[in-house]
Amino acid sequence: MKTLQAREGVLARHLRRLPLFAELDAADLKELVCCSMLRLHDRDERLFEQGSAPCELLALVDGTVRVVLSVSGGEKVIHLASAPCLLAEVPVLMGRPFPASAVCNEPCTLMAIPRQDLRDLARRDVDLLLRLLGASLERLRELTSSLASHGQRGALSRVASYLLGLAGSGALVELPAAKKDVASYLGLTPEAFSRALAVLRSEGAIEVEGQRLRVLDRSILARAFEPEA
Amino acid sequence: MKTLQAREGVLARHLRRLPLFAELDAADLKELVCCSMLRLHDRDERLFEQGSAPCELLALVDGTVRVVLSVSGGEKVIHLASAPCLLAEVPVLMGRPFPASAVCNEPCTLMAIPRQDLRDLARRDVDLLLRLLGASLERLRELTSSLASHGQRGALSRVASYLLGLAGSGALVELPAAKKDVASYLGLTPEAFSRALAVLRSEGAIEVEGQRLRVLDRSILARAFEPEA
DNA sequence: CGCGGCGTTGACCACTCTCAAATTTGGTGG
DNA sequence: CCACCAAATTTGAGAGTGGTCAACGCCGCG
Repeated sequence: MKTLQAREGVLARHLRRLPLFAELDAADLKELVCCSMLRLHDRDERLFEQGSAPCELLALVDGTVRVVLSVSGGEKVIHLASAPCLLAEVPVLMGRPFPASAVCNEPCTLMAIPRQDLRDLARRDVDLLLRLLGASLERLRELTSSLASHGQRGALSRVASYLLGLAGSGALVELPAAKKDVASYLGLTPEAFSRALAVLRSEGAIEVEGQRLRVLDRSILARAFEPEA
Repeated sequence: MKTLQAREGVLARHLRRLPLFAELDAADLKELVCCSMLRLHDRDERLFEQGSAPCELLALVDGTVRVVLSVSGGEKVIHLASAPCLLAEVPVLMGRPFPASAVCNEPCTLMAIPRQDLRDLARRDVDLLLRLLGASLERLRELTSSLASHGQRGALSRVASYLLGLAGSGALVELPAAKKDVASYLGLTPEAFSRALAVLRSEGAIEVEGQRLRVLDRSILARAFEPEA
């Protein structure tokens, strides 16, 4: 972990890229920025621990982070975060223990905002609180859909649907983490994930090249997603 | 569905039992109450639908409700709510579509509060918003732990841990829904759930009598929960 | 250059799901 | 109050899937 020097303007620009702060008063923004720090974290460095109390809000400026839950005999990935985004906004604001831990997937640039400053601002700005509730709702939606897909269907189906989601309208997909972590996120063992990719590859649906893949035939993916008819 | 007549005092008392409204100003409370209605819903009646827009906040005054997600080929239970509690507070306040549907497990008494009134109140009362964020955080915590347990371990383990959680310090447990719905909540088929209970019964860990059960030996449940050593 | 972790593949197996049928429960209508 | 029907629950048997264990190649890092 290394602390960087950065001008206020740079920090402010980073915050502006986040929906939560995009429409903030210039004065309020400046206040947030003036006490914040920019840091560089190494791969596999842990940003916060499940159960510990938050003391600052972390904004992921560059890099990707995995959010994991400690379970008997290992860790389960419940979220893969890519910059730019905030980490654990709600627990930090409420001062409640982190429900999960966060680990860098690669060298990451983070901005740390003292909890007190965020709290003061939130007490003043109802719209900010409402946006926070919105963000919380998004997270809830994400988790429920994740929960729904876990119980359901085979590994192939989950992998296919995940790839379709990642691809969006394009054809090139970059996995947001190592395969073993994506596997965990999907509720699979690395072996099962690898096998699922192998099947899709053998059917001509995708090409795989390390963490990058290309969607060759959406219809095959869609069919794997809905093996019922 | 039948609308009931009720005095303001009765309605106010119902709201006071909810953490969200427990410390509300008497004046604000009265305002909420005056436009609200008390209703009786039948078993299997649907309170709201996944994807539709909320128009009122529902407070479950009596009975139990299951919150389900529509998935290909059926429904998955993601939450079992028992009175007294609120349903979908955050989506209602934000005016966003419901992320899931709600169905009565039995005849239920509900109180319906117009969305506009809640919204007006929330804009005025920062503490109410903060309590809402807290509630949202609780829900998040619940979903994540649910998610973590789903991928993990065998059916026995999940059932045992669920029963221990329900039992708390006591020995008598009442399932908050029909077994098939509890099974779905735990990510199991009804058959698998039934078998798990049968095993625990044959080991002398529990007694089963319809929806009521008694914990005879916590240590056996705890051992089933952690088959590793 | 060598070590260690990741990714892949194969073999095996425990587990849960599926399908089917018997039994019980609960509710309805006569 | 009783008979009946539908749904829930239980039990059984079997098939399929993903987990586990093990071995191997590869890449990145020290």
